[in-house]
Order: sequence, then C-alpha cells, then structure tokens
Amino acid sequence: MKNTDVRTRMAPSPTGDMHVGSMGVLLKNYAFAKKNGGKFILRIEDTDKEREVPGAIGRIQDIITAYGLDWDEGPGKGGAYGPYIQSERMQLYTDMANDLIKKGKAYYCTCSRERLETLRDSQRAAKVPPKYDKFCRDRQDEVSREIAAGKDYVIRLKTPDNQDVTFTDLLRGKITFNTASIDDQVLLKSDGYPTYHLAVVVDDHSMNISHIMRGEEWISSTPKHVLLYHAFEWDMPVFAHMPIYLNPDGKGKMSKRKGTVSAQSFLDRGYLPEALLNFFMILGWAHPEEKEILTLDEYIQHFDPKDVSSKSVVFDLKKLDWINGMYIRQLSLSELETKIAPFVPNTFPTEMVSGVLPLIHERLEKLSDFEELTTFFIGDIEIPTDLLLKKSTASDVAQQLEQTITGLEESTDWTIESIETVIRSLQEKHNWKRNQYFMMIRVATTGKKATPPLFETMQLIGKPGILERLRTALQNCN
RNA sequence: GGCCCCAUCGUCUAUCGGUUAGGACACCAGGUUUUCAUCCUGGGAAGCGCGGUUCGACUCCGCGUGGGGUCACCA
Repeated sequence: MKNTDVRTRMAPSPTGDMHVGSMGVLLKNYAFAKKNGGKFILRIEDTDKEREVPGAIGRIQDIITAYGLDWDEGPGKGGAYGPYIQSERMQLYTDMANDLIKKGKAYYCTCSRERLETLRDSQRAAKVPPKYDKFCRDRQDEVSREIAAGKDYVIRLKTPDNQDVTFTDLLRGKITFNTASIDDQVLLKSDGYPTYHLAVVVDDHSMNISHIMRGEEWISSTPKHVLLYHAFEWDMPVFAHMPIYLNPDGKGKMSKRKGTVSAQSFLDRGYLPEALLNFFMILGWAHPEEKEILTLDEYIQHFDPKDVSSKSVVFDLKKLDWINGMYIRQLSLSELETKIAPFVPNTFPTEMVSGVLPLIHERLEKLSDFEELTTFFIGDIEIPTDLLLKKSTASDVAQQLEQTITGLEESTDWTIESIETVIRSLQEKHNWKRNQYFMMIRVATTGKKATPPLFETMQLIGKPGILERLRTALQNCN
C-alpha cells in the first residue's frame, strides 16, 4: 500500500458532547493521516434515533475545530466517498444486509424484545453468558410467513459455530476469539437502521479506510466485524486499539459519574486546546527523546500507532495542569489577554486586565485561575488581623501603618518606583524587620499573604484604594 | 461470572537478554526572591508472585494474582 493510501477516520455518534477520550483517539487518527500524506475522515454514526441529541453533529464539528484540528472529508467538507452521515446512507446498509441474506450469511429474526429479555434473564440466573439462542435461525420459512403477516423483524449475522476468529491488532499482535462467545449479532434493526456493527464495516470498506484506530473498548466487538469482512469477502483494514483513559483515581474508564468528561468541559475549565492535545500525545506514547512538550507538527512527524502503549492509562490531571501552565507561560501577553477574556468576571474592570496580566502570568495554571488570583485588586477586602499582627505587636504595627500612610500621602507620584522608595526608606529609617514589615503591608493592602510583587500590586490597586486599606488595617490594630 | 486485553517509581514512560533500571509529573529538601509563583540544585520512590528457557532475565514462555474492557434491535 502506498503511503498516500492511508485513510483514517473518526466516527462519533451524535448522542451528546464528545468525550475527551474520543478527542485523544481523534488526534491519533489525524496525526497518522497527516504523517503519511493521507486523509482523515469524519463520519457521523447516527443510527440510533432514540439516543440522538439535536444539534450534536454541529457541536462535534465545533469542538474539533476548537481544538485546532480538522478533517479532510466529512460533514461540511464533502469528499468522494460521501455522504458522511450514516442516516443518509440507508440504502447501502439495506442492500448489504440483503446481500448477506442471499449469501446465507445472515437470517431474519422475529423474536420480540420481550422474549429476548426473558431469555437473557434466565441465562443470567443460570449464570451462563447472555446470548441469543438462535431460535429463528432454523425456522426461516415460518419467520418469512410472520414477516409477510406484518411482524417486526431484524436481520442477524449467522455466526459460525465453534470457530476461531483471529485478527491482528497493531499494538498487541494476534488476538483470537472463539465464535462460541460471539452472539448472532443484529445487523439491521427493526426500524430499518443498521446497527453499529454493520454500519462501520460497510462504511469503513466503502470509504476505503486503511487503518481503524479506535478505543480499546472495541476489541471485543472486533471479531464480529472480522466475521462480516469474511462474509462480504472484503479485505480487512489494519486494526489498532488505543488505550482508554482511566479516571484520575485509577479506577475504571473515565466516565461522567466521576466528573465532567466532555472535550468541551476541559476548555470551559481553563485548559488550552494546545495543552490538552499535548497531554493526549504523551499519554500512552513517548517521543523518541522523551520530549514532553511538543508541537502538533513534531508529534505528526514522530507518531506511529504501533508505538502506543497497549495498557490503559490514568488521566493524570496534575500532569495536565503542569502542561497547561507551560503553555500559558509561553503565551505572549496579548495572546493571553485574548484567551483569558472569557474567564474574566464581569465585575472585573476591563481596563485593568492588561495591567494585571503581567503580574499573574506565571502564576496561572489554568485560565480559570484568573478570578482567584485577582479578587483583591478590586472592591472591598477582608484583612485578617491575626496575619497582620503575626510577627509583631499591635502598637508597633499601628505605628508602621501610620508612618506608611503619611509617607504615601506625601508622595506626589504613584509609580512602582515611588512606592518602593517610600516603603524602603521607611523600613531603613526605623530599622524595621524587613520581612515582617513587607508582609504586614502585603496583608494590609491585599488581605493575602501570597500575592504578586508588592509594589507592582500596590501601584495597580491605586493610591486611594491603598490608603483606604491601610487605614482600615490601622483600625484593626486597635 | 464467560470471553478478551494488560502488568517498570503514586502517575505517564525509557529499556527492546548483559544498565548503578533513565526521564517527566507529583512529593520532599535547599538556592534565588519582600510573599507566592517562575527558575535552578538535590533527594526519596519501581521491575506483582512462583516456576521455567538461558552463561545471564524487567525484557522470552507457562501458571497464579491483580487491574481494565466487554457481554443490547447503544455506539
């Protein structure tokens, strides 16, 4: 196969917002296609009409774009293998299902959902794996009459008895299942829609997909697909099952039960798309030199699905935070200002933002940290007396405050330098303990013991605000 | 429970039969600094167990154990 024949795809279903795990898999598909000069296809698998969420297709496209990625063929882009939305390809699935019937590889089934349910219940009670009992498989004449009489039916795959099905996973090597553990999978549902299993195989083949990179949770349904490829007598694509993301506590697949998991939610929480992508890159895969901060281009250059770890990986938020901080620090102040805008509270004066950013830039781990790091710049603050007096007595602190207020009042300028001059000379003149005095002023003017550099902060807060806070602090001493 | 996958520091990884088992995050300590952060330096921290194969196993094989996935007319 020529490199240019590499065609990868991501096939989300519009049942809600895209999961971070899906974005991680999407990135790998994207990168591998780019690396080989191939095509990355976006296909929408909307074959479950009950679970479909209106607007989800648009949101899927938007989130991919928001992460800075795109697709070569798919909704909104077109392509030679369209349409790329499965509900617009219905005829194809029906034809293929019928083809299988003709070949004797599939059969009609009129079992009711109720019958199937009671069957499963009794199997579970008997502690045997729940599976269809192939009731209709050998009574096709009867089934045909029932269908003619208007009964609902599905088309099932005629899974061979007790036969090994083997396929090669790019990361794991040969994987074998016995058909004894494989159900007579429904291919065409009673509402006429194909199931996932029929639709993926038909589409991956008809869209000429060369590499199927998907989550590890699909391994156990891969033999069903292999059976279908055999039944259709089609060539098989390369399968590569990617590690799934485990909850930060290491227990189980990342799920909504343990926090928000949509790709969008991470953007909402103040993570940069580039940082998220970087995190996905090094989760389960390592750069040849173990470089951990890398650009999309560097990733594309080095990424190979066969080098990906075959074990599930914990979604380590601490590492993500670190990466995000790195990316934020790499931003220019104007870029930061643009990106952080959605996280600036309405109550924060817009004109102050550009002044505050240089002071908090390297303190930001997430864009959403803005609020926490800047509350004391505006409005009324709480001045904890215990912190104020921590390393001195009330009378000494009162004296320091009085002198500082006078000194600042008399100063005609309000620059970082002028403030520093006043405070430093006061400290030297009275021989005050520098750490105590500086910290006391910090607490008096911000209410906090951890802030950006003191004089810059004071300058930004402004003379009236600082004097007011110092006077309030003075009152607290009495 | 059946079937399948997986197994190196707490986490993500390097190693691809011969290494003092390396790096990163996190953690701890120190330095720089008016605090915090950044930055710099240092430290603790790992081959799941038992058998084989081999001159030699983290590396190959088997079993056990543990973790994960999956068992729908959902994807």
